[in-house]
Amino acid sequence: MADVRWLDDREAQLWQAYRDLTRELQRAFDRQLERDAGLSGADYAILAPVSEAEDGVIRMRDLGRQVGWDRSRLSHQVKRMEKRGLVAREDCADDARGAMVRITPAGRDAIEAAAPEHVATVRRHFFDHLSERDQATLTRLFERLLDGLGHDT
Amino acid sequence: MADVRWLDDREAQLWQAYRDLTRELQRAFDRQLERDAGLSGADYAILAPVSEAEDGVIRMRDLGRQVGWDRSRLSHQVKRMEKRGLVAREDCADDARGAMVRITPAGRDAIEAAAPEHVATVRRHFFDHLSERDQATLTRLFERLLDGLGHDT
DNA sequence: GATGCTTTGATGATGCGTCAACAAGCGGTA
DNA sequence: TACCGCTTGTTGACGCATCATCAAAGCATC
Repeated sequence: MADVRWLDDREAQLWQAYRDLTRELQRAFDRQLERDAGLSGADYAILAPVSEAEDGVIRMRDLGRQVGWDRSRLSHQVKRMEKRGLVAREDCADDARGAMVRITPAGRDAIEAAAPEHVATVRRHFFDHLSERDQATLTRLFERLLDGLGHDT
Repeated sequence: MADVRWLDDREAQLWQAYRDLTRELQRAFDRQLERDAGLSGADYAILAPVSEAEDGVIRMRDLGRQVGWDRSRLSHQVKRMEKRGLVAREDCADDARGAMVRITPAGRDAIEAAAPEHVATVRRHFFDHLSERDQATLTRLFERLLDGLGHDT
């Protein structure tokens, strides 16, 4: 433990930039969604896949896998969204344990109001500053890092 | 609005990788800190700069700027940490509006317990997968994106 | 030194995220 | 059939993050 290899100046600079960037991007997207459609980032993260699912219905389990959330977080979020009328919960025909989430007309209105400006914001803050080559590089590096996170220690 | 330029497949792939990566890295760091020192990511974000400040004391305002948080978030966080004995709040001599945050011995113990394994985790999940050239590229791109976020729209 | 604007910080309300605990149904097997 | 382990989903508690609001002090100008 005494022989810790601390971050040197260049490493610290990258690490700082990474944290600042993720924090500020998150902040920018959350504000935009809230402003343009009264949605939180979490609302959008759920509404997007549900709206694209077959018939606007998807099983909780599959939704959770798609967005990478655990069951608890998803359950809480869907409960809050149901209370606001963005989605409805239904029983699952195939599996009595299951639960389905269906997007409501109000939910569809909300995501359709939010999506164009959201994509525009993603472009303005992210893609517009990156050449095709930059984008390819980032994809390669991000996926390499993600791959490393999988086989954990 | 009808002429939205949606993300194409390659862009969507990068965007997905970015969101997955930030989410999973966050999760990995939070778990490690909690496990090794009973600290949240927010605790660590505050303790690190406070412990490095002159005499282990820093003004709330300056701390807030250093970590990029707003006043409210910082105030709530410091309050919780004070209750747990990690930091102490003191009056500011120069400016009667101000408040100082001082790290306690318990706070110093906690960060010293957490830091080595935290840095090791950052290396294992991030730097170890990136060549010097990769790191330089990421620094350049991240800072370019951050720069774009500054001059906002 | 009174007035008005800005800075600094605290607070309550509300939504988000995680953990531990729980309940109910599935599937395989004795 | 009865049992067992696994999967699926919910809940309550608690800490985190943001917003709106407030109060107090600094500071410039008159």
